[in-house]
Amino acid sequence: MYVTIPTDDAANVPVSKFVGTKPKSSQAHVKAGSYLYFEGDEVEWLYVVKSGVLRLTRLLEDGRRQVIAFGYPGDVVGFPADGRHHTDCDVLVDAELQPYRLACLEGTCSHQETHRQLLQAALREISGMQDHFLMLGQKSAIEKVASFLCVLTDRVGEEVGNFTQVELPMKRADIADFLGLTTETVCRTLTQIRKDGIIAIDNIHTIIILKPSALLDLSLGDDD
Amino acid sequence: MYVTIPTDDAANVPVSKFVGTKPKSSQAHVKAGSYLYFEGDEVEWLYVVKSGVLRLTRLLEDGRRQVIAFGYPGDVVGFPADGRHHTDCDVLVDAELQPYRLACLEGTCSHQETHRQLLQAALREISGMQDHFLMLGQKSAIEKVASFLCVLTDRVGEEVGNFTQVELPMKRADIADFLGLTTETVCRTLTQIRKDGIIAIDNIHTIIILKPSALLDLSLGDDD
DNA sequence: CGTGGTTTTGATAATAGTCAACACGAGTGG
DNA sequence: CCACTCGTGTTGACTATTATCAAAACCACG
Repeated sequence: MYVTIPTDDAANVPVSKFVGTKPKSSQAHVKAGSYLYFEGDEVEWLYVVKSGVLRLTRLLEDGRRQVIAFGYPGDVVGFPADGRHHTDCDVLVDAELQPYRLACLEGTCSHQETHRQLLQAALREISGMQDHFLMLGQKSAIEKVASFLCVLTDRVGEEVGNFTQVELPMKRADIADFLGLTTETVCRTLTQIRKDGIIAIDNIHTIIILKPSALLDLSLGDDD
Repeated sequence: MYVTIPTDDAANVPVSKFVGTKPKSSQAHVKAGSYLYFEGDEVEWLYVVKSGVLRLTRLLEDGRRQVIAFGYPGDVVGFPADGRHHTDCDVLVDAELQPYRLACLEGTCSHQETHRQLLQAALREISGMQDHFLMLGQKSAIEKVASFLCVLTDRVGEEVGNFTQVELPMKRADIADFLGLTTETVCRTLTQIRKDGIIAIDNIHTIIILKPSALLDLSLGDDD
């Protein structure tokens, strides 16, 4: 999952064609805390996330870390370059994965429709990353955090009473490294949005969206 | 072109397989200032850059702009998502392009080897963008500018006397919007690196790398 | 009920942005 | 050939945002 341009209209977010396309058989269950692969590993499989949440990270020698993406249901992870993984990938929330052989992406396996879908997923990945560039390069802290909440709300928000609720299974530090901020800034920004009455923080990992349109405005840099 | 992790060893940068693979026929010449496509256009062609420089940009409603990438020889531009372009693309330096039908990427054209190469280019694109995330999210202004110069030096540096020289055909504002900085910060940072004796600015668009290893150190956040 | 990791808040500092002035250079027309 | 102008680049002064460092609060877990 990347932070794309948030939208008011949850209906127009095209859920990946991969959601619910395959039978239960041959799915992999992975536990929170386990790693799927490391940077430099040879790529044998791509994974379509069916449930759970993954985390893709990349490290700099001096310890700085970028969270490249979170893998939510419908996302595909594991795209290789020159046959190797270029991120680490671990599991934040117990997940079910649908593995596909690398050959399926490359078109040298039997199932042509799978090849087509994996290719389309790769192209969507490029587009999503381009949107995320805009966010990393141009947006302020509050716009980043608001955008992040908007996108998560669209993707995995649950209706609870009159409001939409979002789980944040990752640590604040993960959000920070995803958005190019520090944990402290993420905290302060969440606090600010809470004090403005736009969200409520039910517990550390559960956010309730009180004013969706105000949050959207924040994410776009309107308001001020 | 994205800003990947710079490296001392220019030899290990894999030049795209596309450099020099096709006959002169069917190449397109495009003039500086012209546009190849706009965001939202339906995708018919992908282009392999043979010579010249392209610029891919994405706009926010309020006018903020992200330069997504510069298209240098060996790069492939025009990857679609849902059949449409998600950036604008214009020409900075007169360019020769090798167009390929979208069908070639999708594998529904005759030439299987072309399909394979375009797919590999898309996968390298994803990997390069991941590296660029690290840069946008984690690096300081001086690290960004130094990284940018390092990567350009590796890609298109020319030996002149004892030194390597790099052309910067784009405006300072383009560099700024590519790195997530302001023009002023790009200027000041270049000035600082120049005053440190690491580069010389021959003219606005021509940089001479006086101390490549010092520049590399800067780009990695060593030094300090 | 401690303990360790995480989150939050506060005080302060540093980095990068903003706004404004000036410099430079290419192209134009007197 | 020399002002003049316009777009771009550079520098300076100041401000704002975000990072850093430190302390306290919170929570999960043994």
